[in-house]
Amino acid sequence: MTDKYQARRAALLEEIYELIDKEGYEALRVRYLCGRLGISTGTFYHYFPEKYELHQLLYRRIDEYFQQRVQPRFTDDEAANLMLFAECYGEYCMQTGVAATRCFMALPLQPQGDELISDRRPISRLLEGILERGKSKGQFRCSYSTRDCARYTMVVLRGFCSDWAKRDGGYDLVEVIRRFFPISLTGLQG
Amino acid sequence: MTDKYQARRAALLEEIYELIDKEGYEALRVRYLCGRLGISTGTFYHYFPEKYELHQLLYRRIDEYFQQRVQPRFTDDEAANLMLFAECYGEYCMQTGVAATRCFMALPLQPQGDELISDRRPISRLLEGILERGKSKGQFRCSYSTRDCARYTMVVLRGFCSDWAKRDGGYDLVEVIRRFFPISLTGLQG
Amino acid sequence: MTDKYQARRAALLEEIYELIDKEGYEALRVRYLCGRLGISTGTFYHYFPEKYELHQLLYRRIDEYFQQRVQPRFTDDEAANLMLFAECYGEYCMQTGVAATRCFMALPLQPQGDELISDRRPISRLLEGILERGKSKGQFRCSYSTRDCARYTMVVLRGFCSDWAKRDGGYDLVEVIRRFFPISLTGLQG
Amino acid sequence: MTDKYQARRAALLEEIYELIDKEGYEALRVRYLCGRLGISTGTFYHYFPEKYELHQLLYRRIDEYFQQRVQPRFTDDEAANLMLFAECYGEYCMQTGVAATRCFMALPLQPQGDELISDRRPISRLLEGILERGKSKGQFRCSYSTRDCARYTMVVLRGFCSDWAKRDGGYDLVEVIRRFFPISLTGLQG
DNA sequence: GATGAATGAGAGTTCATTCAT
DNA sequence: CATGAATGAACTCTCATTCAT
Repeated sequence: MTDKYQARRAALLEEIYELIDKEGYEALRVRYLCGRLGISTGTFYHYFPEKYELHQLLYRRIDEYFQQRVQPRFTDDEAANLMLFAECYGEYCMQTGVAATRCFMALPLQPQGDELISDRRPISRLLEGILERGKSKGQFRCSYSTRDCARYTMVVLRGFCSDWAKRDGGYDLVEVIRRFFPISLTGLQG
Repeated sequence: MTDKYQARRAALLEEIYELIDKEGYEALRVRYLCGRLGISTGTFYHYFPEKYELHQLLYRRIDEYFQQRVQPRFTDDEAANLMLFAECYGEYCMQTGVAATRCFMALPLQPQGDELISDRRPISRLLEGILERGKSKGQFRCSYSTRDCARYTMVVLRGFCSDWAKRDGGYDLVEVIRRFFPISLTGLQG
Repeated sequence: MTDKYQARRAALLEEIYELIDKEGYEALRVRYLCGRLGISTGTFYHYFPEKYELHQLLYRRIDEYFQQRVQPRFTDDEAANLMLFAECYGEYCMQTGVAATRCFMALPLQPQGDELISDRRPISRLLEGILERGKSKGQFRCSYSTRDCARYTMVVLRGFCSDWAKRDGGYDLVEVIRRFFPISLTGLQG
Repeated sequence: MTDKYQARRAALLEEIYELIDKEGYEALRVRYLCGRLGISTGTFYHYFPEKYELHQLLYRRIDEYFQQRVQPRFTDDEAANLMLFAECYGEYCMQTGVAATRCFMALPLQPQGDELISDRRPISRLLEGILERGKSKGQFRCSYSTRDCARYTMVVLRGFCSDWAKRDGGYDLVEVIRRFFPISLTGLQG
């Protein structure tokens, strides 16, 4: 049954995320992973035909997180929404763990050049929505286009998260974002 | 003779930097490297006991670059100096190449937990100097401490460079920094 | 019920032959096979306890083909019969496909050393019948025994078919046999 | 030194041929091979970057054998030369062993479609030379072109050798060729 | 100083087969 | 009868590093 398959896959994935968190993606060897999961390599490949699939899923997950958990909390104040967006981005990284953050912040692009980091991903469109509405409400008055502002925001946020991962998660990322992201916010508000 | 040894090592290093630039650190196999260098693996290990040493040297290099090439160009205008700092950081990445940038922006932390990314590295002290003087000259009026401002600046700059590397160097990084860094500069000036 | 079992097995076999034809025996993975057949691996193993069984059946099939399709077309002219035999052998290979031909021409001997390539197989007895009658009718006057002539004929025919398979079926095998087998026929007629 | 490398490679190759003979090419696993050779897998790959190379070499070897050992024994009698050619082909197979013969008679073509079984290989040109001269001397009067005759001859010889390998080398191949090849010779002489 | 042959653990992945449901 | 999740030994090949020459 496909449902059963999907359920088992999802269950394994949860455990796998924890292990990626502890060990990192590249360092996580399939054999070791299977040992920790208590399954055979054959079973692993039954559910994840390629190791790389694990990596891809990290990207999809943040999209889901933002669509399901963050978006509903948006209000009419777009500056506040942007701040929430930033905080949640950090929160997600902290929940995901250092190693996984490192991996999905930093891993070289995949050969196929797929759309994983594309600006067209749901999370990017969410961000553009905030900025768009903010502009029309007069909350953001900087001269850059919505697209440019979104990209700048993502660049800065990824900068924060990378730093946090580089320093092995040795501080409270959300707090740092809450403290320093306003510098960027000021710039965006013009 | 130690001098001869050091000279040879430095000469090899120059060539190695170019290769890391082209191929990236991880993808650069020792055997291939030796082939391109026209030396045997034995000789390579004579000068660089571990491959990882090459990686460490990438960090030291940017310090030298900033001390020797950038600092002399500083003027009395600290905001201009900060802008120059940001542009040169991007310039350095573009010269260093995509793969090497990716590597030294993004690579997982060093096992030994050394001081490579430390805030005490020369490049950080250079940046703090700009901000320190800027504050006393009244050019930067934001409420954050010098250390905090420096760190925020580095976070943003690494964000820019990571993005560039993630997108395979598909645009002019210096131009993008020149265009968007002012958003952050505005925030820092308060 | 055994009859139902046999019927299903035969039906599956027909489809399997086509797939072996397209993909070859070795390259045909059980999982893929099952996918194409629309059955589960469990079901496959219910009907064919070992994959190797498929391979064995390829040999039995040519015997059936010659007994049911070729023999009825024999006439009184044994030289013509021999030519027909040769052409049909090629025709069978072309119908069976390159990969399957390769496989049943060339595959290493079966572990169990069974009688699959034995001179006692029906197809060999058919050939010997032609030569026997041809000798008594004075059509074949060469000095070799019937058994020897039959064996020589099979060697040559397998040579043709192997070559065709080696060249990936890049030419009309029947035409080539029709053109070149007479060289051998001449030798056999003495 | 390249000479040393080539010498070692050749020495290993000799041992490898014996093992291919015993075990066959496909069944000969690299690990097992290394175990028998007393070398590490790394060393194996140092000398033979791909396993497939072993297979390629089997083809080159027969070319060398014919050029160095057989050609010098040719005389003015081209029918005798053709007979010698056939016998030596069998002799080579017997020396090479059953499994290796099976392998190089029968293995499916390599993906790259290289020239291993090409009619342009030295051994083919040798054979064509015999037939060419035989024609001009009036020894071969059949109506087929030289190219066609050569190809027919190879088809027949490969038929003999395949049969021998299929029957696990259970008889004297050279003797069988000596006895039955004349049937084909008759056909070629027209 | 310089060489490069040798190492070997370890990588990701495959696939015929089993068996509880 | 039928399923398909589970198995795990086995596969080819990689590559940083060592060390006798």
